[in-house]
Amino acid sequence: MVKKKDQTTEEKILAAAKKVFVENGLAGARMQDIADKAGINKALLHYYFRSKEKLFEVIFKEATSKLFPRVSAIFSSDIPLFDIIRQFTNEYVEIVLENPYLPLFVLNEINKQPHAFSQKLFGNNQPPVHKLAEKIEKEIKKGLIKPISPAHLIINMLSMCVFPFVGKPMIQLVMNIDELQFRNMMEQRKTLIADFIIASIKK
Amino acid sequence: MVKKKDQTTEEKILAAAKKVFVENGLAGARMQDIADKAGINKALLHYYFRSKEKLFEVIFKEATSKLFPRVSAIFSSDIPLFDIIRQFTNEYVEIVLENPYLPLFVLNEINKQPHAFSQKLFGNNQPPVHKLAEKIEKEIKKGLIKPISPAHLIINMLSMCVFPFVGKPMIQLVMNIDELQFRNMMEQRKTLIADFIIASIKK
DNA sequence: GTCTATAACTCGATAGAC
DNA sequence: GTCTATCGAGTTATAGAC
Repeated sequence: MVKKKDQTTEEKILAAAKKVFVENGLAGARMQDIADKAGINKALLHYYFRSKEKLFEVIFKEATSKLFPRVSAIFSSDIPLFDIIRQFTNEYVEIVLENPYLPLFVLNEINKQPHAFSQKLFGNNQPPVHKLAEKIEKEIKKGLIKPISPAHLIINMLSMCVFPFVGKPMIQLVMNIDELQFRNMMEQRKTLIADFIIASIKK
Repeated sequence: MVKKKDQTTEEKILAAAKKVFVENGLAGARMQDIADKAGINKALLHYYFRSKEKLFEVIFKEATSKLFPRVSAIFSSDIPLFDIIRQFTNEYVEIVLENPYLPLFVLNEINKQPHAFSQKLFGNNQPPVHKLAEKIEKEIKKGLIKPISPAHLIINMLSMCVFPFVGKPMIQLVMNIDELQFRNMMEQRKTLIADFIIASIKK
C-alpha cells in the first residue's frame, strides 16, 4: 500500500479517479467524490485535468494498457499451443487479480462506443488473434488435438479467464463467499483453466 | 418487429426505457432520451412511472425474470448431469440471443449494489447452485467423471455461456465480424459448449 | 498550486392548462 | 392522458484571491 503523503497531487488524483470511475463508470462518477478521495477540492481537479472526460480518458488508457499488451504478446509468441494456453490463463488471472474490476469497466466502455475503440485499442495493426487461430488450425491438421473451431476455442479460453471477474459480485452472492475465498478460487484457476481446456482438446 | 402504433403508451415507454437503460445503465440514462424514443414528453413518463428509479426497477425486474428462473429450474432438475449441462448451455444461449445486452446490464447493476440484489434476485431461498454441486460430487465419487471442483466446473460452464455476450462488442471488434456472423457463432455454441465441457470431464 | 465562491448547465420532477 | 413551461437539486467548470 502506497502512502498518500509520498504521492504527488497528480498521483493522488489518478489513484482516486481510478477507484471512482471503475466503481461507478463515466456517467456515475462525480468529480466531488474524486476530489474528496484525493483529499483536495474540485477546482484543483480541473487545474490538473481540464475536464471530467479528459480525466476519464487517462484512467481508461491506463486500464487497457494493463490488460491488452501482455495478451497480445502471449497470443503471438512462438511457443507450443499448450504452453500458450498455460501461460495466458496463468498470467491473465494474475494480472486481473490485482485489479478485479478492470474487465467490467473496460468492457462497459467498449460497449458504449465500439467504434472509438477499434482505433484506441489496436490502432492500425490487426489484433493478434489470427496468429493463434492459425496455430490451432495447424495442430488440428497435424492430428495433435481434436478438431475444434479456433474462434470458439479462443472464446472459451477468454471466457473462463475473464468472466469470473466480470461476474464477481454475482458469484460471491450465489456461492456465499467472501473476498479471501474468492481470491483463493481465482488463484486455483490459474492452472485449473488450462488443465480443463487441454483435457478437452487433447487426443 | 412490433409496430409502435399498435402499442399503448405504457408499452411504448417500456420499450424505449429498456433500450435506453440497457445501453446506458441507470446513471447514464436520461429521461429525455426515453421520452424522445417513446415519442412522448418527460411529463408523461412521470405520469406513468413516478420516478426514474421506479421505471428502472420495472425494466430490471423484467430483465432478471427472463434470465434467472429457467436457470434455477434446470440447475435443480433431476435429470443426469450431462443432460443438465446440455440443456443449460443450449437454453441459456437461446434466451440471451434474443437479448444479447441483458447479461452486461444485469451484471453491472448487481455490481453497483450487490446487497440490494441478494434480496431481489433470490428472496430468502438459497440459490440453486448447491443441488448441482452435490450432483457433480456424486458423479465424481461414483467414478463417472474426472475429479474437478464443482464450483469451478459450474463457473466454467457459466463463463462460456455468458461471457461471449458480455464481451460481444470486443469480440466483434477483434474478430472483425458483423451481427449475423456473431449470431451464427452463438448458434453453434448452443451445442459446442456442452461438447467441450463433457470432453474435458468424461472418463 | 491550492483554495473559496459562484457561474453555467444538466436533468429529474412538478404545476397547471387543455 | 397529454402537453408546455418551469422549478430546483445536483454537477461540471471557471473566476479570482492567496
